[in-house]
Amino acid sequence: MALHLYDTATRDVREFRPARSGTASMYICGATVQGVPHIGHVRGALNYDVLRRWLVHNGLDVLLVRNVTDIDDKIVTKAADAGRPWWEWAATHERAFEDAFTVLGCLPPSISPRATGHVTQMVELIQRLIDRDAAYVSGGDVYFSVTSLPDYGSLSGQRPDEVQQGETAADGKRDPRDFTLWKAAKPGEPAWPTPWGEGRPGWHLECSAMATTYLGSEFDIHGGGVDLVFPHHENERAQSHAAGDGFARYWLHNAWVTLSGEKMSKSLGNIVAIPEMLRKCRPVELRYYLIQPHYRSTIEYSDEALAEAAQGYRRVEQFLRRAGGEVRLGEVPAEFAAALDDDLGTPQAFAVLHNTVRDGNTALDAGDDTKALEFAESVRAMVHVLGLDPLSKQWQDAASHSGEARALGTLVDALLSERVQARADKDFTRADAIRDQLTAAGIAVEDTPNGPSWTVRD
RNA sequence: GGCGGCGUGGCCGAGUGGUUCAGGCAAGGGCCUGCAAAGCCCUGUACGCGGGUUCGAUUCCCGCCGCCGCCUCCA
Repeated sequence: MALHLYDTATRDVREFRPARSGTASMYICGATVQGVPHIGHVRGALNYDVLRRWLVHNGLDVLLVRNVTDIDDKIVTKAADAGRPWWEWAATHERAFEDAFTVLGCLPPSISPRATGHVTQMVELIQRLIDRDAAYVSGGDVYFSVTSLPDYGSLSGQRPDEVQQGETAADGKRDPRDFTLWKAAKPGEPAWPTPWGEGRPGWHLECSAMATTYLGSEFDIHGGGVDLVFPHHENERAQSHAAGDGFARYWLHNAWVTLSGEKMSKSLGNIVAIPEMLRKCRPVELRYYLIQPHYRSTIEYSDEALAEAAQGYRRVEQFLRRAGGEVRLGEVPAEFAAALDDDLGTPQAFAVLHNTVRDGNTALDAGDDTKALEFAESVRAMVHVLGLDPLSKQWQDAASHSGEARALGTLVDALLSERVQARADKDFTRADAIRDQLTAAGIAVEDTPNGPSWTVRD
């Protein structure tokens, strides 16, 4: 079965056929860098990272654009409140987002274009819209005329007559539903020169301009959170279609991470920021937690569920450790591929992963190392696609190569040697004392047929 | 008011018109172990409520209840 994806625009699961064979182009709405990232922000990025990895696994050359919206009302307002330059405020939070994406194992995008760097392209797009009578100048503002596009509202399922743009109904609008492409500058605000005067971009314009700049007038996948369906993506689509661009061919939207049943948002004060999360678990465990549920299902965050996920990941990790160090990347099972092909069915994919882990453990228990290795290679192929490969460079414990780690290893090994001797001598009191001592130090000891094994526990 | 989503066993979380319907975590029993740990095996008999369609519905239809989201910045 070929990859199928749920397309918001058509409201059904469609076979994914890239516009250009052998390639896939993705535009992901990244952050408006007005604050610190929380796990909801990161969830979306993770979902699209898995999709991207799956496309790559299937031999496609993927171009991934993840934008940074570094100019908008909130950035200007918040920076002013903090008494900092708007551009410093934006840059600071852009870095926080980048760090969060990186620490959770998102592959870097092909490019992370910033809105402020693409004013030229925005001006050009506005001009095309004006030329086609889809936009008009009013004072120093430029508005998009919603009535110029007959199927306006079709992406989000809104009826045009019911639609309201959140923006204040400015005086210059011909129709209250029209939205702003370009805002005239107010004194003291950041501004760029245009044929219509000094100003700054409206919210939706930058994505249309940047997507088509890098991916062409038509590209394959446009992704973002469900809240972006309307008005952001509806308006992006409108302005690009009105300009004559084919624009996105598949619209994907990921669901929320909620807290106590409510959407995480700064205004509710219920965000779980990334640095805070990483005190509770390892980054790879957070990644596991966030990508296991289906991307279109809401995740109701809880510490307990996160801990369960971490436990589940450790099971996989433990199996690969048991199977030995020389586990190559094998092939993913057909059921795993079928699961991901079915609208990125990660829950089913994880089920296949765990079934394979069990089969592998069973083989190990039976002493069939050859078979176990085959399962391990298959497991590794799956976790590789999911970005969860414990043997990958990303997740190799960085500290394991440090001087401290070597010193620790030497000491633990010495104690374990002593314990092996004690056990051989049937001095179990001594053997257990050593184990207790290590346990108290946060080191878990396991006896295996090949001798003792130890890991540092949280 | 317009549009949309959700309610599954102790918990998380899939899924399907029908004897055996994921997977994980936790729990109990067993195997293994000097004892553990890890691993493996077994056990739980669930689908918000009320109708309807059907030989049969958790799965389809209708109504209801509850929760949530978008329509205002938002991943």
